[in-house]
Amino acid sequence: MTAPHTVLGRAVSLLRTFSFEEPVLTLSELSRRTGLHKATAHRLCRELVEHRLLDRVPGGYRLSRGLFELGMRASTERTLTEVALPFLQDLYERTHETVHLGVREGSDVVYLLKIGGHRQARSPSRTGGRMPLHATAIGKMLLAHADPGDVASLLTGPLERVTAHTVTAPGILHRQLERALDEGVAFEHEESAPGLTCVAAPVTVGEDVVAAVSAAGPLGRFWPARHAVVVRAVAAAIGAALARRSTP
Amino acid sequence: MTAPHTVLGRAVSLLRTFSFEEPVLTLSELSRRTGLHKATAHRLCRELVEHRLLDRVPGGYRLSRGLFELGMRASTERTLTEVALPFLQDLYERTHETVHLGVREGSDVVYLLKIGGHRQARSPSRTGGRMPLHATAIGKMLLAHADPGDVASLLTGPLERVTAHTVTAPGILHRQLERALDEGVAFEHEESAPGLTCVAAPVTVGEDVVAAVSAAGPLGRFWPARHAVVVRAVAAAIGAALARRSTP
DNA sequence: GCTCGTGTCTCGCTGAGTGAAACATCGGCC
DNA sequence: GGCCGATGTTTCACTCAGCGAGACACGAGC
Repeated sequence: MTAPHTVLGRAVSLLRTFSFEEPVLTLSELSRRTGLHKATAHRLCRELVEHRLLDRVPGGYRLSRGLFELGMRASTERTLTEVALPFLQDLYERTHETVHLGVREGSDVVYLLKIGGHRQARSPSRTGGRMPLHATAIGKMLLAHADPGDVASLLTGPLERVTAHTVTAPGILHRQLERALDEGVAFEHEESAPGLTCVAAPVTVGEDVVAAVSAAGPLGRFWPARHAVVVRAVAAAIGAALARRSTP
Repeated sequence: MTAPHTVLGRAVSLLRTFSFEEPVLTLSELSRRTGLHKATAHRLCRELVEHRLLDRVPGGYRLSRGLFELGMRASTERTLTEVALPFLQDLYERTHETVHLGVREGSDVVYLLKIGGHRQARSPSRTGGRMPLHATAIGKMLLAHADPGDVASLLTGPLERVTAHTVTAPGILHRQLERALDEGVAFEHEESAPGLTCVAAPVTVGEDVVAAVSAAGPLGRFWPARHAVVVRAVAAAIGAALARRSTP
């Protein structure tokens, strides 16, 4: 990572160095990855701890609960999440599989919500996490409704291969998107995680697709096509509820 | 708010000015509340937008999705949340009422998770939000297991009255805590919100109470005592699952 | 018209913040 | 034991990032 020449930038790049996979990082590690001088990283970390954005723990530093609280105050999609939750609960009760709510951010899905029960399949998605659009059902659904120009420029760039089954051929992907647009649901078969299948439907408010909903489960037990109708209905219901709320 | 004399501190106090109730703030409002000079606030906000911690929106600024993503990476309680979620789903399915998972932070509960369906009661709790310990069922349960010294010092200070029914008399509260310790559940009757009742049980790992679970519903429909057994069982199951995970 | 509140920009001054360097620990390893 | 490389911590003189007074532009509302 290239270190910016402003305090704020440095602090943010420190915070951004942490990830789901590496929640705890040592000072030297932080200094190395951000390119900051050890003394600088030390001073900044100490101050971030003071402000309760970082925690000092035995193995180094980690993002703190204060940051979690701050992040949850981000209103961007909070009304969306709050309106959608009851419907996602319904979806969960009907399927007892993992249920997602996601929005588009550039070439990624950002998951606003992920709920699941005891039998949930191993999947790389997490609330607040990201996945490439083209590798997930939700992503394809969002992409299908995206601006054609955006789609074109995304498909020309190289598409990351997440698993052996990830669709990286622009032609195939393009056909899948058209079909998704047609059917109102998108599918995914082991394209983001081995053994995982998924079906997604769009949440629309007026003309705009603001998010997408999905149900995911393990290959063998879970047959995406069988749940297409439910997922589509739930997504539609969320859209209706949102429209009702925004224009009372 | 008193403005600190460090860039980082100023930035953090800007971010902390936003709340659930006021998700969008104008620049002047921010400058006024933080005590920062308008020019300073402006510069900092611009930079925060650049780093995707703030969004520029028609009415002013608001916390952005980037901050949400960052906050969700905070690992502090993520394993707790992830382990607990399936059990909380069970609890929801059995009660179809609002379900909480909370931890203690000073004299507050911080809600790590709140799930609910269509019929959920109006309640001030939110995922990532706070409530005074003494005004909520979860809070009382956590307080009952807290260090006696902590409890004493909390009870001597003035106890905020959230609703007309909030217990602010140290004597009564103390008796409630003893009873909660005895029964393994704590109750709340319109003490955090009018018309809302709640029952909570502690999540214990070994000797430590790491969190508490609750089910809440509207007065009249929801009888906390009837759900005491379920809530206690769910909380115990979460504790067992956590213990299993931490010592494999 | 005037006025009040808002967001934006410039620019000279200064102290917050930098980073080299030295120091303190802690292991691991022969 | 002594050597080594890694980590975390502190000091200190230099300098540039950041500050804030002030000026400007815009829009809304009597």
